[in-house]
Amino acid sequence: MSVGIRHDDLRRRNRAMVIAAVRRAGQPSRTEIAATTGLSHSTISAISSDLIGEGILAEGKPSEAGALKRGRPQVGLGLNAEAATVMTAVLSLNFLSVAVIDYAGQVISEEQRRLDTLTMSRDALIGECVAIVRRRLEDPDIDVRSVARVALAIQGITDTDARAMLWSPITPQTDIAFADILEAEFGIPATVENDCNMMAVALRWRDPERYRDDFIAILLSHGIGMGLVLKGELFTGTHSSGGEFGHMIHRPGGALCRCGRRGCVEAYAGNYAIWRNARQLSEDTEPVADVSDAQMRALAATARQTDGPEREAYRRAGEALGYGLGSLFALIDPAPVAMVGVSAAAFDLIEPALREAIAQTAGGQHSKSISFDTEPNELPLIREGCAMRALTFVDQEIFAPGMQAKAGSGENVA
Amino acid sequence: MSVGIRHDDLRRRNRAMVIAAVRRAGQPSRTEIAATTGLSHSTISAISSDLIGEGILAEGKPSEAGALKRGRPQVGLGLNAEAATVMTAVLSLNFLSVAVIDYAGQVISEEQRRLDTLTMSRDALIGECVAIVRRRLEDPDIDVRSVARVALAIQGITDTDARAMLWSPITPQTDIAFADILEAEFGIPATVENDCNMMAVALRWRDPERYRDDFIAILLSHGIGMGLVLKGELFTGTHSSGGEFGHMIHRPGGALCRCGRRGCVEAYAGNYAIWRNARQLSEDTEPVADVSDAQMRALAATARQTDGPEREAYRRAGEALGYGLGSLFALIDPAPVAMVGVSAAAFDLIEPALREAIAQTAGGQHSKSISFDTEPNELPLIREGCAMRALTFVDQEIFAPGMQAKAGSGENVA
DNA sequence: CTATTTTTTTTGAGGCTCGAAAAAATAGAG
DNA sequence: CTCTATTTTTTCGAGCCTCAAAAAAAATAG
Repeated sequence: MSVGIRHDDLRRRNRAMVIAAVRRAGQPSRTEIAATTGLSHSTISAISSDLIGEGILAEGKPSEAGALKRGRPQVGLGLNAEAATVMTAVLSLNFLSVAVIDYAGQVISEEQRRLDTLTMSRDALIGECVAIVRRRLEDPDIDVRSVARVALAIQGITDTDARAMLWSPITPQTDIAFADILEAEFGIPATVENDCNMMAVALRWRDPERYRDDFIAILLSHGIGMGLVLKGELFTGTHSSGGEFGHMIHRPGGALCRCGRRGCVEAYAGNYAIWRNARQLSEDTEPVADVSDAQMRALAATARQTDGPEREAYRRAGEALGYGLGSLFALIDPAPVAMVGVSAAAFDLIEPALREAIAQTAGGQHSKSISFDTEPNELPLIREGCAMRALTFVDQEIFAPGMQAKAGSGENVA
Repeated sequence: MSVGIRHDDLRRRNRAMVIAAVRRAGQPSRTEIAATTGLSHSTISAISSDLIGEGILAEGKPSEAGALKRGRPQVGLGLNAEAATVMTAVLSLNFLSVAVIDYAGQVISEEQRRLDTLTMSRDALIGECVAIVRRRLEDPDIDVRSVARVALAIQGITDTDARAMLWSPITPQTDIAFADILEAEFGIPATVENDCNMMAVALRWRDPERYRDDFIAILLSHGIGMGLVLKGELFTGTHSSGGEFGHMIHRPGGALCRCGRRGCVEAYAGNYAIWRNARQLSEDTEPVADVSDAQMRALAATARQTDGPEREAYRRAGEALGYGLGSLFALIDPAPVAMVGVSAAAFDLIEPALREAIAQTAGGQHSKSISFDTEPNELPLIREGCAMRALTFVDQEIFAPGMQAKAGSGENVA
């Protein structure tokens, strides 16, 4: 059972709530914070005064508001950009990118790098990650001591504790405890996140109107991934990052999937599957390692022009996605969907078959109300989500500490 | 965002925690409660003294412990059976059953009744439910004013607010707001729950060792239902009771399901589907309305004796369940499973094909670690879960009130 | 320059939890 | 039968926290 609430937890939680309110609203006044948190003005006044004293929040310039109202003008509270920094790293197929971000969310240093993830040794892969982080930390613009958290997003399956990559399509290596490795190397708390989960986090920050409490982010790329937010919380499996939508079974014993099994949704809707079908190859054909984005765009263009095997390939992808979503909707009820990745740009080719399939399923009852949005570029989303995740960690753990850790936070504050 | 914690919430939550600890442990001493809740002895002493004063808890007889230890003997705290009562109602195919249960969980009055749910009018169905509740309330053993909550479990889909039955296989009627109806009629707060969810709740109370934070209860009956507990919480859809495992798609365009669609898991594994396959009827054959438990048992007996169409029917059921579970495990990771209902008694016929199918899916990685338990009789489970749910409501809302409601609770206390 | 309006801070009261100490209740030893 | 050791439970004072109300601050309108 959940543990009792101690008296000191109260302040801790309410501090965290104030920080969260400021991060969400940007430059809210104390009065606005009181309204959104439901706490009294006196409490907000006390807490924000503490936070300003600790260098976590800072009062904004009064001119910004420019409100022409009568009465004492509101003074906006913002996050003190110098309170801390976080680091994000995104590891995807043949690509590694790292950024340092200040407490207010601005990028202050970044680096990107191509590598051959599929053939690299375990040590080389880990080495590259450690090295790129080290180089950023050595950037003269960066105060190493201010870096409070590293978040690494990986295409593939991570564990629930966000400590390790368990399996990934981008490398034959498995079970790499990146979090432990980075912490040991740099002494900075680290987590390992699933890329699609970070997409979902980012969507929520980008468009909280549309992506609020329940929505689905689906990555249509070489593989098929999913990030799921239910009841306002990121949904993960019980042991792993979970949400392996791409490996739900579409047709028992069907097309060969990259994972070695048969009939997965991905084996019909992943880039390699669309490619395979467009080439009219057998469903037993071993999936190719990579299809470039340019090739996929060319494929989509052909499909739009002529009613040939290319169009049929997209139709089958839509069907698999539709039945998969239908089964998913049987479990969680329909929700807004964001289609992300290169094949999202070909969603016009996918949607008709997808909707037709979904109408055949339990989710189809509300078929019309299911809305799709597309975003062809996944990388910025993943990076953004990663940044927000890391910053949120800092908010909660460093600046609203459970017990001690006050010392550490004090040091990090400029 | 979630709202700030007010100062008075603290006591309220900790009261609720103490009540929950007592309900879980049965007769814990104050010291034990302090240990499980993490609160200090002084706090527990203060809260339990309040609760005893309010007639919610009662000190147990010191003899019961019989501890031969030195020192002041622990005095067990138990729930005061007379503090309140709740009512459970279970509406399933052709069957309605109601019970009144005291605050400690003992049944004090009950009634069961056969009806023809499939052909009854809307008014008749509602009327029967209201009438059976009324008769129990008129039982001289029952103090009407003590009844604090009614929980109605229904086979079918309910809404997230637990106010209404949206759809059910047991009746052609839809969207019946039972909660509103019962509240208007009797002035007692009511909720409408999904039967399989209640099974899951009951399993958790019955065997918290095995069914703790993550597990699945699957009803193998005329239809296929599921109750899912994830991270210690009952999992429901975003709009409805959700978890319609039986209507995940096993084979696109496949066998005709009772829901009118094709290829659902249920269309292979529901009683009517097993029956249809055992009879070697076409997959397009309209599902029969009901197959008696006796008929199903006979079918299973035949399947065990001869390798004929009956055995094949169970094999196909296992295959559908296996692929369905595999897809589910792709989303939530594997967890212990309880198979409940008449076909759970035939699980020996189902299991081999089920395991074989699951091994073909993403969930199959941990195929060995997936364990199945069977319970052929669903009704007692549903009733038990319903009772615990209603009692938990009373615990939280009446005896650890948010704001006011103190008056109401005072009245109910004997 | 004063009255009005709105935001923010201050102040005092009331609650809550906690640790330490005291009280209560028993078993075992002599 | 008394005394001591032991364990559980209650009591008490200290320290925080939140809240409502009042006061202060800072601007506009007239």
